[in-house]
Amino acid sequence: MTSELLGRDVLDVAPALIGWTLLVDGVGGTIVEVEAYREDDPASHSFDGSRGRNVVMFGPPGGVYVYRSYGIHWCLNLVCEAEGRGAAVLIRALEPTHGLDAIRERRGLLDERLLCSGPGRLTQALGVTGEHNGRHIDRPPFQLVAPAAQLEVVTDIRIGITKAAEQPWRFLAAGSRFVSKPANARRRF
DNA sequence: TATGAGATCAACT
DNA sequence: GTTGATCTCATAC
Repeated sequence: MTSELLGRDVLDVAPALIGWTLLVDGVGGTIVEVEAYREDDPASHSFDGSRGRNVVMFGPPGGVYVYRSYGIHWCLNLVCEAEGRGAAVLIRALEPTHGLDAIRERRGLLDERLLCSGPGRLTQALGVTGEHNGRHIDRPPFQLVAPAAQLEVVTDIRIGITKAAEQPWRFLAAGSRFVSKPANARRRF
C-alpha cells in the first residue's frame, strides 16, 4: 500500500519517493528524480483551484495524473496529501531495471542513460498516455515497490518552468547517472 | 558545448 | 493567438 507514503505533505513525499520502483505492466525502474507541486505554487497546474485537466490532482492520494506537455509529450504525476489538496509529485526520471527490451523498443536504440531521463522520455518508455489519467498507483497496470533502503537524496531548483522557478523542490538520487540534469548545475551569470 | 527551431495540444486571454 | 512541469535534431561557435 502507498497511502502511508503519499498521504503526507508533498515536500516530505517527494524525497521519500526516491528509490522506489515504478512499474507499468511490469516495465519500469527505480525513481531517481521527482519534483513537487502544490496548490499555493504558481508553477502548479492546481494553482487557483480545480478545473479543466487538473481535476485528478484534487482527487485522493495515489491518483495518477497524466497531462500532455508542449503538445507532444505525456507527463506522469502522483497525487499526494489528501483529497482536495491539489498536491502532486512529477516523476521526472527512472533508472530502468525491468523490461529493458520493451523500453528500448519504444524509445529506439539509445544510450542507456537516456531511456527514461526526463518526464516525456519516461512516459514514452513505460507506455503511459492520457488513457492512464485518473487511475490509481496501487492498481494494475501500475505498481509502486518500496526500496530495500532509503537512497541518499539531494535537492535542486526545478526545471523548465518560469513561475516560482527558484523553489528547491526538485529531488534527486545522489550521484545517479540517470537523472535528466545533474544537481547543483550552475547557471552562468 | 551551446543555442535555436520544429513538432503540436489544451487551457487560457 | 499565446503559452507551457519537453525532446530531438540541426547548425554554429
